[in-house]
Amino acid sequence: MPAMSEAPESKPVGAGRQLLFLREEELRLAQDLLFFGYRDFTAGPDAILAELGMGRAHHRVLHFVGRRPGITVGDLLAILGITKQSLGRVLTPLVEEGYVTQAPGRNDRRQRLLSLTEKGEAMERRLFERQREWVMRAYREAGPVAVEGFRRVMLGLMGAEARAQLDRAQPAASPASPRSRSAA
Amino acid sequence: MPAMSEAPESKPVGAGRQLLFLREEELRLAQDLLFFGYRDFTAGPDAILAELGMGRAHHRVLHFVGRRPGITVGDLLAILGITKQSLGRVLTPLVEEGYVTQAPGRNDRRQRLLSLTEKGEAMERRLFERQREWVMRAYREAGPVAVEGFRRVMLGLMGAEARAQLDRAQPAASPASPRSRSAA
DNA sequence: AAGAAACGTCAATGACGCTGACCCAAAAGG
DNA sequence: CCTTTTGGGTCAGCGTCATTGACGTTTCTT
Repeated sequence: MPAMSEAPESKPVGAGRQLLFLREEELRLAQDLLFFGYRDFTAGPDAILAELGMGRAHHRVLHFVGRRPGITVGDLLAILGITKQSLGRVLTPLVEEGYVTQAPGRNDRRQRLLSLTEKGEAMERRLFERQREWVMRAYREAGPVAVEGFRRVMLGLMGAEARAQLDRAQPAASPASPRSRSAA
Repeated sequence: MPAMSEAPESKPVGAGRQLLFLREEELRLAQDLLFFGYRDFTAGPDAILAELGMGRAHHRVLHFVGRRPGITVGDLLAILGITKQSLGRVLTPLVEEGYVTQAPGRNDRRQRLLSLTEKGEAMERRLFERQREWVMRAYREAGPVAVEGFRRVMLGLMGAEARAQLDRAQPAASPASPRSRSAA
């Protein structure tokens, strides 16, 4: 384990060992950062949601439906990576309370295409604004280069499958360039 | 920042509005990245833990106790940000099954100083190794500069309180340089 | 007409978090 | 010395989020 305390002052530890130690500490730091960072990242919306008797799962539905209006239930399930039953427990109330609408697909009438109502959009926006401030602060403090690095690492942290889902979740932004490899 | 082509349909959007849109998209992307990234980041350990009838909460305890051997229950509670009861439900079994030991504090005998047993260290290490590979891959793909940026943004995503907790959670590494600007 | 697909739903289970209410033992302080 | 505070534990009950398994319905496909 972390033998630490070893060589704060240039001891002849093997370079390999030292590197290994650094790597380990670096990676443990990454664990900490992700734990605390993700927790605090979600804290804002969570507070709002709690007041409304909703949870993080509701937010995710609002978020992804907002991002892809007209998404099918199946696609949403694939993106969220949860089961039909789990989604149902959260989606049904959202529909009943008028946050989300269901419309039969024009090609396939078995489908229930999901979209946000005005009320749903307002809710999503409120949650988004809270998180927006938080992320903006972090982005500003870190600077553009750091932000690009952050994106690259987070993308690497995602599985290949999630990366594909992300693309699907991207609203068809700029036609030609799905990637903005700028900034690097 | 990602200049992302022009306006898809050359509308006379004001520059300010365009910038606003870009920011919004950027921030929504951050939401996606954090959601997918964190999920997949935890997926590896989760799978191992599930086999052993444990969950993410157990991992966190093993992680932070491993990082600060001899930590008090109170400090652990502060770091995790959960209640005594919630911790108890996870800590008690870990002690009973021999992953964690409790020792009375030498100064204050009311305290139960927590440490990992050998079994606990082995378990933690196993979980760590799984996550290590995953993060290493992301770090390698992204490169050192990106890693440093990632750290800066994640740190910014943490609340001030969490940042203090992080410092407390840091084993007294290299005294002078809390940052290793070299990275990867 | 048969089968598969898209969606919904009932029922039970488990992990993880919370509040409230107590309890004990040890430390602190008048 | 005696009371209060603090560190820790525990019982009971609640809510969210996710799971599996088993059906049922409508609609598309072959």
